[in-house]
Amino acid sequence: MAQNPSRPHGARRSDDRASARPGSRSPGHRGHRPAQDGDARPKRRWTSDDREHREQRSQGASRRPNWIPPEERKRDDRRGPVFRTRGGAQGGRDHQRDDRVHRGERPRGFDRARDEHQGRARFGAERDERRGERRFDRDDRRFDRDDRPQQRRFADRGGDRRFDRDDRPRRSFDERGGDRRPERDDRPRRGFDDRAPRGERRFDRDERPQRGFRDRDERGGDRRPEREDRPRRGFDDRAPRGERRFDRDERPQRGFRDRDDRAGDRRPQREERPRRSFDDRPQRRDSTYYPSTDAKPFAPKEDVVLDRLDATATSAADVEGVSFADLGLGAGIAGALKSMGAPSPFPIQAATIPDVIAGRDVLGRGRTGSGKTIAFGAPIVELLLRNRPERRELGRPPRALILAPTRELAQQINHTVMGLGRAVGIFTTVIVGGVKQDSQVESLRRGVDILIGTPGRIEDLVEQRKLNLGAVEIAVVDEADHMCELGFLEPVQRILRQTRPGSQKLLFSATLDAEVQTIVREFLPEPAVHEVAGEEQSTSTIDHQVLVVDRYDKDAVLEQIVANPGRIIVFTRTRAYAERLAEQFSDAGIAAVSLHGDLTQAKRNRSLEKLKRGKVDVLVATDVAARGIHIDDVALVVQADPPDEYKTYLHRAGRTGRAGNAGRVVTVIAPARRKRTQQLLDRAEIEAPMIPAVPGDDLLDTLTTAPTAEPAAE
DNA sequence: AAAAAAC
Repeated sequence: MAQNPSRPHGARRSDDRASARPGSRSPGHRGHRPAQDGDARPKRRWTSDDREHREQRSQGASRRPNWIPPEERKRDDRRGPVFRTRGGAQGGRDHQRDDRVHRGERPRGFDRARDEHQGRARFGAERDERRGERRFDRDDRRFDRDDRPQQRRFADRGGDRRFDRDDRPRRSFDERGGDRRPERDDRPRRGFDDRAPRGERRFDRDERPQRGFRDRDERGGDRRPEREDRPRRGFDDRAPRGERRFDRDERPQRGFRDRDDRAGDRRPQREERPRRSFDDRPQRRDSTYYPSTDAKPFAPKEDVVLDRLDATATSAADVEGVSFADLGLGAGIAGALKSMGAPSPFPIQAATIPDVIAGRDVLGRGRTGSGKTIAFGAPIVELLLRNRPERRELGRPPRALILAPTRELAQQINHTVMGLGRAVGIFTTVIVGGVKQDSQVESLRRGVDILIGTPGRIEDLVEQRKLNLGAVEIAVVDEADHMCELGFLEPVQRILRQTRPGSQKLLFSATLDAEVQTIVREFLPEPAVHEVAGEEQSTSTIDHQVLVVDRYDKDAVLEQIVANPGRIIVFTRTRAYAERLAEQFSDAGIAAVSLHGDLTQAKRNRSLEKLKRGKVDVLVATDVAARGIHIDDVALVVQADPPDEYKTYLHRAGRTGRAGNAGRVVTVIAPARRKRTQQLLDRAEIEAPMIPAVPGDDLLDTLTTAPTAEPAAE
């Protein structure tokens, strides 16, 4: 989901750039480097020397995964020597110490390179130079690495790369603002009458044996609908789903779910709820068709697009001329928003803010990059402000809580909300794992108004009685559908149960679907449901392609892809592969870092920071970075492994093309995967050509350069 | 089967 529409950062960044100086500004800082223009050089890629150090550094730290997917095993063998070297007798602490030393001695010119890179030079002529350098590196390394065939091929190809990046003007901030409104009011809005009465779906949850989460643990099992021996799925659950299949085509665009049977497993709906239906598909009506016996034919092996939530749609037109003040936000907050680069509300914000301020429970769905963080962050600050106690007491318990699925996302949300709160004297803090508790406990002790964090550490502190959630009046679950998946659901429930009884709850996600119903049922008695009109994929500013690549060519193709200019995020299915790819790219002279759960939090932060600051252009990540993380100007998202479910596709893809900017997504698949991928795309309602590719294809060199067509609606 | 989330 999209926290910060890129404007806040974008706006500021260009200013910073103008005065950008290498290193720290304060002479006392250890990173201080006086500005001297003598050594100005374009951004450089890692030299073989840097790489060597890097390799050494990683030796001690890198953990050999105990499980490697079959398709990767082969590769590992091929790279045997590399792994052996690392895993060998010299791995270990020595190298970790080494690590620290080398880290201090960042390659000279690195910072400068970054600054230039971030500055106007980013898409400028220096690129060519940088390219040259990169190629050079590559050639360079050929000597010591001729054991890697694909590299050779690649190096030879360097010459014909194009550098037409320059003609793509960097978007100015204001342009972006304009861009931002992807909305089209001409889109047939969903009529209320379309909605099948909820009453039809009678699922009596209660008689359903409580599903063991253990089962779910082997997700594999669960996901494999083909098992018809599953006793636990209620037929009733399945029926609608099966039915849905027939109408898939005419289904209005966004499906929310592809989590195959997960859906079914998740307790669907209780009809006793007067609440609005979760489904608005007209076909639903016929749901008298309850093929209670035909579990098998449906074998929802593909996705079950979970019921859509029945929502009130807000379009850009509805928001025209509306200001944050109109929505009920005070001048202080509106001012803060403005200074953060959000002068006027986005549709999702306009839709949810009034309801949140009115104290209602809210379900909000807005596509990636549409500004959801502010949609809940701003009204929360407003509410707390309105009922502010006479004085801020030391150690006052938090009155608002925001839950996020990853630490990075929690940090990011905090960044935004803190910006809003600070303007009016509302304090926030982040409570996440992976770092010491001390400072967190300390800020709690001082007293905080809004708590933002991940479930684990929050529960931890609660158990230690260092955190009391009893005063929480508003709780938000960001990426709510994800937070309702196995492993997250229960902690989230436990946490929400500790909030003040009757406290207000908000659920947000770009792919909000009925997966959240368990939470909704328990915590949101009568929620307002909001979404934004005109968000079907066809209006997206993201261009999608699928590259069909032979397994043996995959790494070479990926390497060629990431050699493109511009910021690139590569997603992998496993941590090990993320690590390996990042290394491969680095070895090839393309500065890349990894981001996944096997890294220490410090490294995770560092990796993300490096990408944000332009120290590297390539981030290889697992799905830890799939949701919510905002990075400016990601030119390309590469899916080195196709996602399992369409929601994951949408979230990964959403790292680019934020706030109406153009973006591109390239998914690399094996030939055998075509059919499955097509199904997934269909579910996501994304149209993407399937293009066979082999290393060396020109196509692979222009993935970030060929401008993406903007949809007419923009 | 993977990934994320506490120590």
